Amino acid sequence: MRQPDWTDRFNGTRRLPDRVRDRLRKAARMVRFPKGAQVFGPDNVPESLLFLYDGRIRVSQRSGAGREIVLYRVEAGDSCVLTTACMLAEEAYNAQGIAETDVTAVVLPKAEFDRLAAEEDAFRGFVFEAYSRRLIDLLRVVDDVAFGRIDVRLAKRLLALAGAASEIQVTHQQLADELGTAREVISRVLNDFQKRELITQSRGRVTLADKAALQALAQSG
Amino acid sequence: MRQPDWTDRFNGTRRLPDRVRDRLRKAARMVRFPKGAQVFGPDNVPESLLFLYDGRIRVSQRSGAGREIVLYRVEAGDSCVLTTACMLAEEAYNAQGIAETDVTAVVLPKAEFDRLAAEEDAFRGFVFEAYSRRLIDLLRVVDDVAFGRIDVRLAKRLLALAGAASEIQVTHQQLADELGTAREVISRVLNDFQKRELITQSRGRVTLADKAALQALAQSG
DNA sequence: GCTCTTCAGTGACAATGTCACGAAAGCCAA
DNA sequence: TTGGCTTTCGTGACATTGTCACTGAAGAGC
Repeated sequence: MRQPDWTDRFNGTRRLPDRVRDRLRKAARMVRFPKGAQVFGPDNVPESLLFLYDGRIRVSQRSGAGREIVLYRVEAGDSCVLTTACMLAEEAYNAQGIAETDVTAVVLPKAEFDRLAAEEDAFRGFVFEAYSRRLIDLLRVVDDVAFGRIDVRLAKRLLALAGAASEIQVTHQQLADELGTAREVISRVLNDFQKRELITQSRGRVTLADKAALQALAQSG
Repeated sequence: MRQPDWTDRFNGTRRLPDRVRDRLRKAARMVRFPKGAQVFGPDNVPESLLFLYDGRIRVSQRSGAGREIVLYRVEAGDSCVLTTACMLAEEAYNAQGIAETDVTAVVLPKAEFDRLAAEEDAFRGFVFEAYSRRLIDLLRVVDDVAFGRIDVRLAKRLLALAGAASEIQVTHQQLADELGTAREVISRVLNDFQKRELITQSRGRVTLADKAALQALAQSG
């Protein structure tokens, strides 16, 4: 299959002059990851910049004891700046990116990235903005984990995961890994939600029965 | 008093050509904050980039319920990138920066910042590195808050605050605000530390009596 | 000395996390 | 179909951490 023009996909490249875009298309390389693959991680630090052309990447942090918490998700059209940050971290960081769908990404060699950041205001702004967005995302995570109630956080996350749908294919363990808590805690809260008729459950599936009430609960924190 | 050359102070500016440094000295403005002043905050978003010439800034996040957690500290020679991130945040963020000592900072107008980031590789690298360091700092905070035990976190923080000294002037409430927990929790843990002869306390002061043991405890998380 | 403010201690309880199980649901092969 | 097998979920007991409502103690200023 012929590759469409990826430089159309990103705010940082779309408005660049044609000659620059031509150069980029030559310098960059497209990579694919199947759903579930690890895009980056502690023993898999990419040496280049990653731009997500299609799909979604879930970035999470793992604890020593096997617990996990989702930091944010990278959507198509966004860049994955965390890997660049981690390149200069001496101490072992333990964040990883998992392809949540089949993923197509653009790998831009560091030299070309530097050149682009120097020459093109639009591109540089795009990268700064990407960094900023991640910082804000992490502020939100800190706020939630340090000060948020678990039922409120879970309600929020269920609504976010469902989007327009009202049913989610997810296990209690996966929800625990979203919020950085233990499966038992999720089970308890979900059972409480069920008693209050906010949701119904079956194995590996949660159905949001009363989104309005969940929304109200989510706001309350 | 005559101002020394601030462009000597930062990795991003030290190695720039003299003509650029001259220009910067003209464009930038020095500001001072007394100890305890709020350098930035929710209703005090600076429109410019801040470079910390001298002193130390404590950046913390506040919850609705009056709790607080320290995210990281900005030391002299570093830039304060969080404010730039927050400029483009629509939703109200609630991070603030407090001058922990008397502070002298350099304010670089956005136009000059952009120009410098475009023209000077060293400066651009410095800024990217600053962003990256903050991302890493926040990863560490998330890890601690989500997965760390409170006694381990407190031992770590006591050692960090003490530095080479063995006595800290700090109230239980201030320690609680460091870790994002409640004063009562700090009181309990400190009393436990005291029973185990790791510290001694008096009003507003903690003395580290057995740093080695505290270090061992801090490692164990 | 006395008063006032700030700081710390405490017990009861609530929320969350940990541990050790066992039961139930779906999968698959005999 | 039946009987394992793996994954997912339920549960009770307990540990840790957070909340609330107090009380008392330490230091500052008079």
